[in-house]
Amino acid sequence: MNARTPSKILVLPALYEQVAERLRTRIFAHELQPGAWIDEQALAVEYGISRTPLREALKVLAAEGLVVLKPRRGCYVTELSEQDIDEVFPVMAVLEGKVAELAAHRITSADYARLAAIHDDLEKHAAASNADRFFEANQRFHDALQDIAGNRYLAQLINDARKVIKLTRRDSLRLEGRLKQSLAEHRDILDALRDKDPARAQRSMHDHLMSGRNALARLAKAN
Amino acid sequence: MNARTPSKILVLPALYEQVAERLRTRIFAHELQPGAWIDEQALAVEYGISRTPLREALKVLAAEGLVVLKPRRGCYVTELSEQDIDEVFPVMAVLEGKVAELAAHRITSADYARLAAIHDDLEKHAAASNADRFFEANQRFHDALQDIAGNRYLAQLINDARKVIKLTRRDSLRLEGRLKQSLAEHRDILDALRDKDPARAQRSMHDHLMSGRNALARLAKAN
DNA sequence: ACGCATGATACTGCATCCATAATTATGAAT
DNA sequence: ATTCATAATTATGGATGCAGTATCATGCGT
Repeated sequence: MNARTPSKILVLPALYEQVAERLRTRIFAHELQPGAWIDEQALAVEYGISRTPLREALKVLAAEGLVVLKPRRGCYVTELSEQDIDEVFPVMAVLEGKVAELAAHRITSADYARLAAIHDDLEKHAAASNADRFFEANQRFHDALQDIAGNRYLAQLINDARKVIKLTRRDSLRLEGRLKQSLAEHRDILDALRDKDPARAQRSMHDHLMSGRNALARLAKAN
Repeated sequence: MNARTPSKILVLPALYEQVAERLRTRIFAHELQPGAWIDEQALAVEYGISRTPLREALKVLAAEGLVVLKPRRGCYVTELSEQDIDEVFPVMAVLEGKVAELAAHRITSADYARLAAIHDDLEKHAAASNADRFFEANQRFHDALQDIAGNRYLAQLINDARKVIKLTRRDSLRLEGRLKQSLAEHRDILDALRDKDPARAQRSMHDHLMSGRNALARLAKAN
C-alpha cells in the first residue's frame, strides 16, 4: 500500500519514476509554466529516452494533478484557478489539523524536543527574514509532525495536496509580516502539543493553514 | 484541474482509461483478489490490445492505490492490512465531516428535499433488510451531499479513499443491526443539515464513518 | 536426501515503428 | 482582403520487437 518498501533502497527506481521526478522538479521551478504544453518528443530527446516511459510518467503526474491529459491533444501543466485554490486549502487545513490532533495524542517528550529544535530554526530564519530557509524549516516541522501522527495515508494525501499548491507561483512567506505571523501560529501549535491538547492542536493547525491561504489571497491582490 | 471536461461527452475516453475502469470493476468484484499478480500479457490478449495501454492503466491504478507496482517484479492487487484500514477510515471521517460541514453552510430547501427523499429510500431498504439497495441509496446520499458542499477537490479525495476501502472484502452493512444503526446516524446528519448546524453536521458525519469502521472491525472478529 | 549452483524460461521495461487524428499552411473563391 | 476548403505536416496513441533480469527447474556436489 505505501510507497516505501524496505528493499527499495537496493532497487533503483523505474525509469518512468525518475522521469516523473525530473518533471516535478521542473514544474515546481516553474520552468514548465502552468498551461504550458509538454512536448513529448522534445523531452524524450532531451532525456535520451523513448516516449514510452515519458508517457507513463505523465500518467503518474496526471494522477497527482500536476498535469492534465487532453485526449488526442497532448499534455499540459495544470493551471490553478482561484476557485481551485479555495477548494484545496480548506481540505489541506482539515488534513493537517488531523495530523496535529493525532500528534498531540501520541507525542513523547523526545518528539517534543525535536519539534522545539525545529521551531528554534524557524525563529532564527524569521529573525533574519530568510524566507527560503524558513520555508525549508517549515517543511521539516510539518514532516516531523506527520511522523509523530503516524498515519501514512494521511501523510500521503497531504503531500499530494502540497504538490498541487506548489503549482502556484505565489509565495505567501514573502508577504510583509507573514513570516512573523506564521511563526506565532507555529508557537501556538507547539504549545498545544506540549500540553497534549488534541483539540487545540487541531484548531491551531487548521487556522494556520487557512491563514496561509489568506496571505496568498492578499498577495494576489497586491500584484 | 478536475477530470470532467464539458467536451468530454463527445470524445471517447482514451483506451488506457477504459482499461483502468474495467480493471477497477474486476478488482472491486474481487475477481482480482488482493495480493493477486496481474498478468499483463494475458490481460492484453483477453482485451485484444497491446501491453502499452494496459501498462499505462496500471500506472493510474497504482496512483489510486488499488495496485502496487514492484519494479521488475510486476503488478499486484493491493492488500489492505488492518493497520491500513485504521489509517484510511479516520481520514475518510475527517473528509466526509468537512463535506457535511460545508453542505450545512450552503444547503437550500430544495437540496434538503432531495436528501430527505433519498433518506426515505434508505428507510425503506432498511425496513426490508436489503443491504444491496441500502448501500446504493447510501452512496447516492453521500454523493448528493458532496454536490451540495461544492468542493470538487474534497470530493475527489473521498472517492479515491472509497475505492481503497472497497478493496476490503467485508461489508459492514451485512452485520446484524448495522442497517438500523446506520439509518439512525443518517437521521442525525439530516437533522443537523435541516437546522443548518455545520458543527453538528460535521460531528455526526465523522462519527457515522467511524461507526462504520467499528462495524467492519466487529465483522472481522466474527469471521 | 538436501542444499546449492547453473541453465532454461518467462516476464518486465524500454525502444522503435505505424496508423490516425489534429493542427497548420496553402490556395481558391467570393 | 477575408473566409472557407483542402492538403501537408506534426503529434498522439497503440502495436510490435528486443534486451535484461527475475523466477523456476534441473542437475551436481556434499
